[in-house]
Amino acid sequence: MPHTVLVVEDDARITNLLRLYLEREGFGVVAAYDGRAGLEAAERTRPSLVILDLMLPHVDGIEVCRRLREHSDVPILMLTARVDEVDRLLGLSLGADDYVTKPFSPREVVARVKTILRRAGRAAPHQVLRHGELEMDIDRHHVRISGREVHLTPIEFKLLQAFLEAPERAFSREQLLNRVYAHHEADVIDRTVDVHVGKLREKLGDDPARPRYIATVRGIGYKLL
Amino acid sequence: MPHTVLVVEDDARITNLLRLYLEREGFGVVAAYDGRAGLEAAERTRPSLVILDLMLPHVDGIEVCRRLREHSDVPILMLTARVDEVDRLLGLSLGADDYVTKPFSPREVVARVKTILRRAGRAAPHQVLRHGELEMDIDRHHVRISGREVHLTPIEFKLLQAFLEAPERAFSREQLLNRVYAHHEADVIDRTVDVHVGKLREKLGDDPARPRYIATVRGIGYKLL
DNA sequence: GGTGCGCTTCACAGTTTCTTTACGCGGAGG
DNA sequence: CCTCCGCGTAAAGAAACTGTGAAGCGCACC
Repeated sequence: MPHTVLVVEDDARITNLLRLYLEREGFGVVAAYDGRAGLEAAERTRPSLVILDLMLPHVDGIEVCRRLREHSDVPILMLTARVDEVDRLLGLSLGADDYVTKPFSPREVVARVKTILRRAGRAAPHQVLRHGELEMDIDRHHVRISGREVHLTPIEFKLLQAFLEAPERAFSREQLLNRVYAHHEADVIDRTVDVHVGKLREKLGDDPARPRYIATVRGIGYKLL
Repeated sequence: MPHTVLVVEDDARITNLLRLYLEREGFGVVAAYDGRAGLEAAERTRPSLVILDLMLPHVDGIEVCRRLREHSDVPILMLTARVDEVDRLLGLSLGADDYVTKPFSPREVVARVKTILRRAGRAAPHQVLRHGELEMDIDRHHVRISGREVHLTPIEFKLLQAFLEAPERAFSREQLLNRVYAHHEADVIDRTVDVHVGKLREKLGDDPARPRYIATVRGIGYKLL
């Protein structure tokens, strides 16, 4: 379960920019376009962190901050338009955890989000995928079968991850390639997948003729049983 | 245990003003009137926070900030005479936690001090991280292996800290860079991480081929075993 | 000005991993 | 029963990755 970040910001361009960068880093992103919606969203989605614009329609950021603090310790990262607004913020002892002044670089924001979450001691919890005897710990980059650790190459790891995230689902070779190579378009023959699946099966101790884990779907691709 | 604030400022009127307000709020206050004395006082009194004037005799604030950062993560609040110096500060990636421009209200400064301490206070002070034979005292910047102290450079220290805070977790080079350079993005080739990890391994007596501590996760990065 | 330390980049070599190719097998459909 | 197509996989060359020594640079300390 990855961290969810709530972005409360009325400028859709900024929201989209932040969404782009945050999602690339594995965060879930929820957006709200005014203070009222922001408070609702916070209540509903229980985000790990809130990025809050100071200037908002309906209910401004200061008010949102105060209300959030009434019921929650959720870390808050403030966005402010000008440096001298910071004074106002701090003077008010709002309890925001950090602030960034516009214009900001999205990478900086992402870095601060990470820092705050780490500081808050709520580092992203481990995601462990299980399926029968298979155990995959994404963070540790660690795979075990019946408790025995097996070493997978990066591609094998991603393949198995794809399968574990959707057991029973049949993936085409092309779908698997897209997963493995993220968004980069690599010109790779799709038979390459067969080779990697073969290696993976070998390491899992799987026999293609009588698969326990990865089954061939003839004419389509592969799936996890 | 009350917080101690070190005020490094050559104008005695300002120092006294800050002392008055800070002590009223229950802080202990130590004053130094130039950069050199400031560094000594920081070493001696281990303050919870440093308020640092940018313009100082002997050793200026920027230099003091840099030196403090070499051995400590103590929060730093900068005092600057003019707003446009702030840009310079930020551009220098000094690692100050906040800044206030003169003229300021002492109440504002106190508010910021509280905010910064609250922010930093989430990270447990005097925390000692242990892992096997490894011992790291964050505050003292001490690292020991089997009781033998080893000297680590700032970057090596932060790297090891990242590992110790999440043993077993595989970090990408980029993640490690983000940790080392906190908020500010430095454009550094990620292979640089390899070199630092190499040095760290050397100091830990670790053999990359048979690591006891830092293992390579091929295609990904590194992790602490 | 010299020296030492720390950071970064580069280059090279040793390994590991990836991709392609080629061949054999076997099921599906005629 | 035969053919065709898809699949499994061994082999080998290509590509990518990592460890490390060396060099350059900036900076603090003499």
